[in-house]
Amino acid sequence: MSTTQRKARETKQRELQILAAARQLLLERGYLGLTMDRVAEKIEYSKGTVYQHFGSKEDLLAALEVQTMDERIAMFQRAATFSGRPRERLAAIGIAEELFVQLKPEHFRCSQIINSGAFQAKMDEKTVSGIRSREMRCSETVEGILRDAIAQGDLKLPEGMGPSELSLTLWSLYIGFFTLVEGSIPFDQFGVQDPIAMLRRSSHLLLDGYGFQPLFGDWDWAAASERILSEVFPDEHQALLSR
Amino acid sequence: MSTTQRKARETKQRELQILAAARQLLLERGYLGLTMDRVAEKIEYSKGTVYQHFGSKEDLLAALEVQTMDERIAMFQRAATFSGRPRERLAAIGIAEELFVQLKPEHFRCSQIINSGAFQAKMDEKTVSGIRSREMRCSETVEGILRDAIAQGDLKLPEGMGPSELSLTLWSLYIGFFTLVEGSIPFDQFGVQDPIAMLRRSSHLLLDGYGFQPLFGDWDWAAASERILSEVFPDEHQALLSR
Amino acid sequence: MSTTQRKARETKQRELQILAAARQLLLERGYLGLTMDRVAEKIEYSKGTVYQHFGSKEDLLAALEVQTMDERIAMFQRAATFSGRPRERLAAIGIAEELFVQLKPEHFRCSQIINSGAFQAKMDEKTVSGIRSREMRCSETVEGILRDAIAQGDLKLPEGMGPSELSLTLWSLYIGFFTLVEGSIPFDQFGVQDPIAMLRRSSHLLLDGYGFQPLFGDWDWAAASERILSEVFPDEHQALLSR
Amino acid sequence: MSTTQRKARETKQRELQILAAARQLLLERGYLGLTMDRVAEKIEYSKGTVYQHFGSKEDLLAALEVQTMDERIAMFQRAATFSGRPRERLAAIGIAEELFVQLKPEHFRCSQIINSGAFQAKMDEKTVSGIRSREMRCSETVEGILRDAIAQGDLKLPEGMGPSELSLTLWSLYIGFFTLVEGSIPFDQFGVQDPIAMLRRSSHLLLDGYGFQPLFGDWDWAAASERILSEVFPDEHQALLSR
DNA sequence: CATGAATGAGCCTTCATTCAT
DNA sequence: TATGAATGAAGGCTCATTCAT
Repeated sequence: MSTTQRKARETKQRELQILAAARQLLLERGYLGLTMDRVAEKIEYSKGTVYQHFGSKEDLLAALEVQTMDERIAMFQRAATFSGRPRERLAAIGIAEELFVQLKPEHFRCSQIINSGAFQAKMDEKTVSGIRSREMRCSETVEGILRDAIAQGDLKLPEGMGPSELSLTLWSLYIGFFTLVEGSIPFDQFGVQDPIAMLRRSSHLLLDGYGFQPLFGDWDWAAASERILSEVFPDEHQALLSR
Repeated sequence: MSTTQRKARETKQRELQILAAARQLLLERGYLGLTMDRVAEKIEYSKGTVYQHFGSKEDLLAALEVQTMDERIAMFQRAATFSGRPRERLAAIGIAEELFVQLKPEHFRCSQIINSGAFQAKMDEKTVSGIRSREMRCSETVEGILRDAIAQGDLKLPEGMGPSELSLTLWSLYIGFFTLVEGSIPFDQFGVQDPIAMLRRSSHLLLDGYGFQPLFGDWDWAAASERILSEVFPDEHQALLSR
Repeated sequence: MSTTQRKARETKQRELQILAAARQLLLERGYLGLTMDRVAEKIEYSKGTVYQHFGSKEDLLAALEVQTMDERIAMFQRAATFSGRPRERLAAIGIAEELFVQLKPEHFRCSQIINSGAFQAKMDEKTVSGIRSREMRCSETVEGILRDAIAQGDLKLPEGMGPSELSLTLWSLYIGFFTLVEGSIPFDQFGVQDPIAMLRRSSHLLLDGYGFQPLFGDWDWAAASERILSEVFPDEHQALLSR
Repeated sequence: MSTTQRKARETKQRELQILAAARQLLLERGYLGLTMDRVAEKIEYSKGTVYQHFGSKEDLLAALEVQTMDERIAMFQRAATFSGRPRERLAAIGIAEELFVQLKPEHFRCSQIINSGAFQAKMDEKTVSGIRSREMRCSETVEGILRDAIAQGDLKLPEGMGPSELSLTLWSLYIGFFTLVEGSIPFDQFGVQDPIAMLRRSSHLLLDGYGFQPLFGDWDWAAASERILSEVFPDEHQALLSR
């Protein structure tokens, strides 16, 4: 019945509202500043209503993280479809993450807070594993590309080193980088005008270190990036430019 | 007067006790589990006494971070004294950080919690700048080495890129790496048996990417590491081995 | 009209369902565990529907008590019809109460909770008097028997003492007894294997104390009890045996 | 030190205040009307202070029950010291309970609420066993007297019946009686002007039924009661008269 | 009639901070 | 200087009840 459908839509809508309000509060006022009362106030509904959607503050936080991971996964999967040499597809993933963090810094920041372990977050096992499995899907997307690269002879990993290791290394670099960027580190005072360019160069040089073909100097990476942006993330690119 | 001295010593001693108790609580029970009552109970003094040393919970947290940075600075400065080629001295810094995080994981973890921005930590400006300046000293130690490398011709940075950028890149990699390690990421399930070895290789390959001499393949880095450990961090090395 | 009748029947049916659900919740989870949400969930109807039958939680509790009293009254009235000497008919009432509490312990327990005064139950006057009048009918049934006994010369009460007093005394004994039994008192640890036998003996000896004829030792009370069970409560007896 | 002593005294004093306030609220407004806020308001201290004495609402309720049982035990033990024949000492226990309930009806009522099982009271095991053991001490006091009676030949219980059974029977009668009295049963409307006299007569006739010597008719029980009141409970008796 | 989303008062509990002793 | 009782604001959460659909 259409009534039922409309109700379901409204419910979903309300949930999104709540998540948005919670995310903003988490961002602006921290974990302690995110209270159920304030969420209710922000969405202009009562506290009881919030609790009808999320049974506890923990639930709400977990839902926030799930939402973030789902958006990231969507970006990664689109990136992986880029048609080009594996290292280009990997670059596309990097660009996906760049865009994600730049367009939705709230997601990255909230994620960090939630994962900071600062509150002994007692999410139930099921919720945690839901999040873990999403993280896995991200890793696997990267590893799939690395395996393609190895299969095609573009990448030859050192003895005893698997694709996961390179994936984790890149993950480390990106996480660390955005932690600093979104933290209070004043990159410009360090003489870095364009942090994203720095990140791209760093990861390229790192991949060069691993001998991942084609090397940074052997390819027109500027053109590749342009293609990735225009072919895979046209809207996101646009959104970023028009800010 | 000797009485005065003794008092000062006792005061210092008490403060260290408080910091240790707070750090343990922060680590084991999270930000919310760190309460002034529990700190007082742990040190077997009253809450009032705690407040005589740290005027607020924020003060206490800030002091924790300052302590961490001071210990890191000490490690870094010792590392920088290593006599060898610049890239070796840089490797020494890397080893310093490894040792620091491995021997005192509490420091790293607490630091992350405090910096997670989860609590809109309202430290006063003075405290914040004290912490910032300590971070600067760490960066500067690294940058000094990089400048030496450039001066000696071991490193030639790309056009328009300063030493800070490489420093920040390395910092990103290390932060990201330890965030994952100290987080719940199961490295072994990713096929990585020795995460520290992975970190060393990654940073070496990154430096190779920048053409920092001597390259990873051109030098006996295993021997260099051994020398660093035995000459600069004999005690820490010993402590690590005997665990 | 038959439609009207069916509707009335359905309404009655629904009400019984609600009462049963409420009783179970009250029993298993206490007053605080009895919530309108849970009742609705249990009967698989919505909360609104529950409210259509019982205007408030108080109403529901009152209805529970009324139901209990009505069932007790029915049992008592059947007991009173037993043909025999007054003391036998009184014994029949005792047996009625035994059966009632044993077969429907929920009723007794819920009744106790409702009457415990634990919630300042603000039932309206009308409801309360409805319950009071039902209690009266129980007393009167007993008193009627006592008056018969006096009239027939089987009982001679002390100067200044009316039948009500003996009725209240018996009531006290039974209530107290079942309160202990249904409470956590471990009768077996007190060396009492068959509490019901203890209750029967106690009340008989009490009646003996009042000189109520025929005395405990002068009559075959075992046989009398058998007759009562088989003539007045054959079904209940059967139900009890087959457990 | 005297300071320490004074503090301890004040603490004790505060606890008694809290218990008194809680008891009054429980009595006047029921379980749901007893809130930590109201307790705090009543004693004119803050809620935090209440929590410094009783860690939870459950704790507070448990303490209330312990207090009640301790007062009852004290009364029972004094009663048991009465020098006279066992049945007189048993009568003294009965009088102790009468006085207790009459002088401190709050205790009886609160006890009933707490024990009503209306709230799935989740007291921890230790607390519960503390209360259980206190109940035991009351029973044992009665059973001791019964054993003395048997030893002296004043009481001869039927085959297979132990003193506990008689003790439980009396306990039932008293509990049931006071439940009715303290409930809303209008004894006067039942023609009972002096309920306590009714209780005494009932228990005497019950004991007569058991053949407990000296029988109700063979002894000057009015005089015995007088002696008990004046010798064992002079103050309580006085207090009762002057109301 | 049935539904169930929305409400919001109110409860229990925690904890940083103060201050009289 | 040490103590710890007292404070009270604030937070997470529940639930009886209402009412638009």
